[in-house]
Amino acid sequence: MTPPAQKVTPISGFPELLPAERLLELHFLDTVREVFELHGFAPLETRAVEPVERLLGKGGDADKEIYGIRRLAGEDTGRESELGLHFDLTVPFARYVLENAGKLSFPFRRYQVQKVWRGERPQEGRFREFTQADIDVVDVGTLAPHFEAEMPLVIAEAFRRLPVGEFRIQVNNRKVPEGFYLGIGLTDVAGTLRVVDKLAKIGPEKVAAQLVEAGATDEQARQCLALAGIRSEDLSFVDEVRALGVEHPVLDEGLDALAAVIRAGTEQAPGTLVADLSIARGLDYYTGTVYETQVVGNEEWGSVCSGGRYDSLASDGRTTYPGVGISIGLSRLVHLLVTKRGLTASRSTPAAVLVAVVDEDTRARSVAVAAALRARGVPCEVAPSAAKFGKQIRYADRRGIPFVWFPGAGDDGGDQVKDIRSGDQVDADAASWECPAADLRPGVVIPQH
RNA sequence: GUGGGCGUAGCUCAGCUGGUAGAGCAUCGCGUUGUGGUCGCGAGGGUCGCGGGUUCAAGUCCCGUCGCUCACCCCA
Repeated sequence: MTPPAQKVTPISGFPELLPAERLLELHFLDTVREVFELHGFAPLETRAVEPVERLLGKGGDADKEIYGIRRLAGEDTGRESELGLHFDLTVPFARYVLENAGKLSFPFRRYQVQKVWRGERPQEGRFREFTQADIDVVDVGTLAPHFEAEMPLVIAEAFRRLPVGEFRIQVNNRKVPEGFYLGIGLTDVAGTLRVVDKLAKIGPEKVAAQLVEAGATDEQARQCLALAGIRSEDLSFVDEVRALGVEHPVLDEGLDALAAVIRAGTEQAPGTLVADLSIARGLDYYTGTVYETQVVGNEEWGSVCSGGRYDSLASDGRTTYPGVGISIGLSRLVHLLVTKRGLTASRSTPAAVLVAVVDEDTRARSVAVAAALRARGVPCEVAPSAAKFGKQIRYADRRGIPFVWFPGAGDDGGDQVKDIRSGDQVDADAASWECPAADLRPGVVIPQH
């Protein structure tokens, strides 16, 4: 019996890709993973769920975005669900470190690529289920500041290998605005940061108005805006902040730390790191350096990679494990590159060769050819039916498979292989044929405009 | 969570003041009895999101509901 027709609809915020898009995403994943491993980050995966209380209070407003889970058939105890899906990879990692501290060697560096879930309202490039690619370093008691410079530089290396175009990693240190605000007499640091953070979106006038509304004086609001307006690719931001004439020990601390990160950037990857004193975002647990990454020319996409330093996320009460990490929003990045820049994979299947079938009686010969090709690392598939060759070629064409193999097509009864893009067809032997390296795996197609 | 927009073929959409549902693209077939892409001809495919109401008659008007989407919030 055919079941009654039922409407299937996508679920908002839970994107699913077509094969070509997924191949593109896998290319990104492979590249990112390779770079992470080149830098010695150990692979790690944590469970999808954490006790809700461990998730709560870690991400500010993220609290209300946590998905709780329970068994549908479980007894209704009337209690709140005890498990929730993680909303990032840092909080679970911190827990993992505590749990396995005795078995890990510090400083411990790991990478982690997993789905995360946030119950926010979906929008272009904002999902409820998405993949993050995260690197972190944690140490016991204290964490050397040079790691704060290393994180964004690893990301920069990964991005340079990917077709993301020009990008900018913006760096700030929360102690800078914190010390600055305290220095001018504003005690609501978090609230002030939140308002100032909207600067790029709502403009200086509205930010000033909201600051005053929140209790700041006109002069304090003006000072906040002056600080937030400072950005530089070199160390000149330090003097610019000093010129504002505000004194506070926390401010000094922040400026020193930020200067160290920017200095490392100018030395190792000129042009990729920018000190931007308006950057304040990140989850609540960040205590110092924070990062955000924008694709140049598409700043409206928001950050595609961010993170920061956290000093007390992992603590068992006696020992704390400070860390610093940064996370690529892979789903957002790939989705935006696909929909806004037309990026795609060169084909919708890994197969580089379609082995034609002359007739069903000789399918075994085609299967043998495929086996020989696979043995030498050439991804291929055998035609599904012994249809007319025109149809078999079209089968390959529709999928972007570049080569069609014709068993027994040669004058001497040997095989031939056809490059269906050029139409060239030549004698070939499955035991020795060399697939052009560029065609072996699906590539990335970047439309020119 | 708050507010706006939109739900018609696989996709993008048209469908006026209510009158028995259309196009392009895609798919499949044939032209082309074993080498694709072009072209020509043809075919299949729709409970008009769902439920209720008004009406002789609803894709069209009204109410509700669900979904998608955009913005706010927040964030990758």
